[in-house]
Amino acid sequence: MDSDYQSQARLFKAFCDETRLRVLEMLRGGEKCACKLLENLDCGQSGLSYHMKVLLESGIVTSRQEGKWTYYRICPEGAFTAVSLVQQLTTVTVDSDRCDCCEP
Amino acid sequence: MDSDYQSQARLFKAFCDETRLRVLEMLRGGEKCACKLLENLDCGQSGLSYHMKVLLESGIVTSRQEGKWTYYRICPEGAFTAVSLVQQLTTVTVDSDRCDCCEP
DNA sequence: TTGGTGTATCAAAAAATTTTTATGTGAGGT
DNA sequence: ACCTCACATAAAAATTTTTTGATACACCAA
Repeated sequence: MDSDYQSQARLFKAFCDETRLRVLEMLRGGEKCACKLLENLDCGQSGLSYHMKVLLESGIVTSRQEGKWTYYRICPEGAFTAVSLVQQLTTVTVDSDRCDCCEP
Repeated sequence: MDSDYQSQARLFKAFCDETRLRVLEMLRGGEKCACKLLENLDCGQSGLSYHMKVLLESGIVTSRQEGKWTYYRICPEGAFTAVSLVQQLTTVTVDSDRCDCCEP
């Protein structure tokens, strides 16, 4: 249905990096502020900022500002989109026979 | 449950590249041999070989040899693993309250 | 206003991925 | 055996991603 490979790829980039997987694991335990995430990660402040941007762009995570702090949490809609998309991308639409394109 | 971020990341690399997404789309229509895939892609023979290796390593795709041809198809078990994993990675385990780690 | 804190952004460097080119290998056919 | 075909692998080049360091910006407090 969706033919925009670029944006599909962007979604899954969320899950393709160790730091981001760690962030997601922390967010599963509820909303966290950037400083809290940073405490438990092995990267610099600007590094975290970069990864959070990737996560936001994937739609898996949302953020809110409160004063000078930024809070992040998993976005259920984004998560649902991701699950549906993996499902869609890996569902075979035929009774998967052998390919006979080369054999006579 | 799984704490091996590297291997989780490897799984999702399958979905992070435009060429590989195109391959998956073709495989949804059933098993295909390498030459057939190549026909419909914008990459060289060794390029396809590289991408198929990534897909195989992710567990989403399997292959079989027949004579000098190689056939690829989507692996239902790998697909199921992927869906489950996205689900797991994005499921919040608490009644997602606001984080209060910075506010007094 | 000034200064400090939390985060974002930019640019450069480093690292990883992808593409390209060349070569190697194994299966068939002659 | 030899040759060819389909594909894999290796090395080099090109590109993208990630990290790092510097700076900028917004907010708050004094």
